Parts: sequence; C-alpha cells; structure tokens
Amino acid sequence: MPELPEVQTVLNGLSPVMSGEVIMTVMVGNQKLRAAPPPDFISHVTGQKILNLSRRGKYLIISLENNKAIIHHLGMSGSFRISGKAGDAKLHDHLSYILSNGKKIIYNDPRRFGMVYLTEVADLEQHKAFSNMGPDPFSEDFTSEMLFEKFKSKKGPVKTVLLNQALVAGLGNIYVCEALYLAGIHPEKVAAKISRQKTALLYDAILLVLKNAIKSGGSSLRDHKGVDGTMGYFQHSFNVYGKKGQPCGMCDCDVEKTGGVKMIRQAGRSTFYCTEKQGK
DNA sequence: TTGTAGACTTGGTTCA
DNA sequence: CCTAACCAAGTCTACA
Repeated sequence: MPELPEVQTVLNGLSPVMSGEVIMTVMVGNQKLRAAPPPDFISHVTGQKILNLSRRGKYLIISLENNKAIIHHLGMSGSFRISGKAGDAKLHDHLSYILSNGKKIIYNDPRRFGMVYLTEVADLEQHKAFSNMGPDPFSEDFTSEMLFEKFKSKKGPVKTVLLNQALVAGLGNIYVCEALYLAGIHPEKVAAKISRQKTALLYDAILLVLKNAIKSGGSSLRDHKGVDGTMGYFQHSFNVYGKKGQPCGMCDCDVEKTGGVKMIRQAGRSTFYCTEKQGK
C-alpha cells in the first residue's frame, strides 16, 4: 500500500486508538515477513504502555514506556485493521496487538514484504531503517534549495532520483509521477540539469500532492485501506498515474492526436507522463 | 561511485 | 470459460 500519504493515513487511524494504552498480548504468526519481529519481541513489548505513534518516511514508529520503539514498514501490501472481537482472523494476518482498551490491532500483509524491527528510542536515528534516510518532506530540513543542491550530483533521470529515500523520504512511484506532472518536468530529465526555478516548482508540487493525498486518506489501488476498512480516494485525483492513453487530469488537448498519457519504463518501474505538459 | 536489473511474494487483471 | 502471462504502492543486493 504505502507511500507517505498511505502510511500517514494508517498513523492517523491508529494513533487515537493505541496511544496511552497498554499492550496486553502480542501474537506473532509463523509466516516470515521480509524482516520478522526479533525473538525477544514479545517479551519486550508485552505489558508496555504505548507513549505515542509517529511516522518517518514510509515507516511507522510505536514508542513504548520502556524506551523501546517498534518500527513497522508495510512493504507493498501491508495494512492494519482494528477489531473489537475475537475469531475474525484473516488470511495473511502476521501480527496482532491486544490493548488494554479491548481493541485488537492486526497487521495483514499478503506479499510479506513488510518489516518489523525493535530498537531503543534513543537509537532510532542510528537504526538501519533511518541512518541513511533523507529528510521527511514535511520537516524543516527539506527545502527547495536543499533539493537543488542534491540534484547537482545526480546524473540519473529525475524520476529515479526522487525514488531514492536517501534524498527525501516517503515518495514512491505514484506520487513522484504526479509531482513531476504538476511541476511540468519530464521524468527522463537528468536531475543535475534541472534549474533552480524548476526545482522550486517541483518542491511545491511534491508538498501539494502529498498534502492532498493525505486529505483524501491516501490512494486505494489494491491493498490500501484505512484502519477502519474505509478506502482512500486520492486515486480519483490522479493526473497521470495509471492513465496510459487517456487524457491527463488537466487535459485541454486532442487525445486523438497526442495519444494521451504516455507510459515508459525507468529502472524497472512504470512511469506515466503527459507529452504536452512535460515534453516529449 | 552510481545506476540499473533482478529478487523477494502473492494475487488481481488482461489477453490468447 | 479457463489459463497463462504480466503487472503491482517497496527495498535490498549484485553487478556493470
């Protein structure tokens, strides 16, 4: 499911239910996730009060009273749901927390690309999930000028460069395509050759598309749902993603002539763009 | 060092 | 209609 807006949606749903509660019981399935909970996970987590939940890039962080932090990554298909009753197990449930308020928080992940780590809160920045991670787009460290500076040394296409979490954290295939469209930048443009002015437009576009997607509860293409099962609806606002051959979102040209949104392949991933607004 | 392809895994969609 | 092939929101590793 998860680029930044989807993870934020999950966080917004889980936080009010989990914060301040005590984890009474933890159940870990035997199917291996990409990074399964460590062997001592259950003993360190059980009986602990949850201080708060937060997000860093595409990771969800649950901070506990014993100064441990649970780090969740939802991979490609992970989701959380909140359940009040027993006997509602589903295929691909891998981990569940039963809280002092009686709620059951269940992590489900068909493709098992998800990751669960446990670390000390004080060591979070040094953890391998974050040690090489760029700033969160909503942090003060992420600025237009910083983006321009980072681009200077990048010879690769801007689309691929933006997917690198070490540059800025949280962008994935969908929102990179959408941000480049809003900024009017061709996805194959070499990052180092983008002007300061264009970079400023891109910076604004990234923040705008992420904010709007969060407002919509993320994008529900396949697996993403809110914790109460509701679907995000930002996919209805896509301008180019998944719209091969169709008119782009702000289209005012003749699709018969232009062929509509173009799809290409970059570094093994699909890229969508408008030849009229972003160039050939 | 940097950039790209491949692997991981399951399931939904499309097409012969 | 059934099946096979292909594709997918991410990240890590292995090469060129």
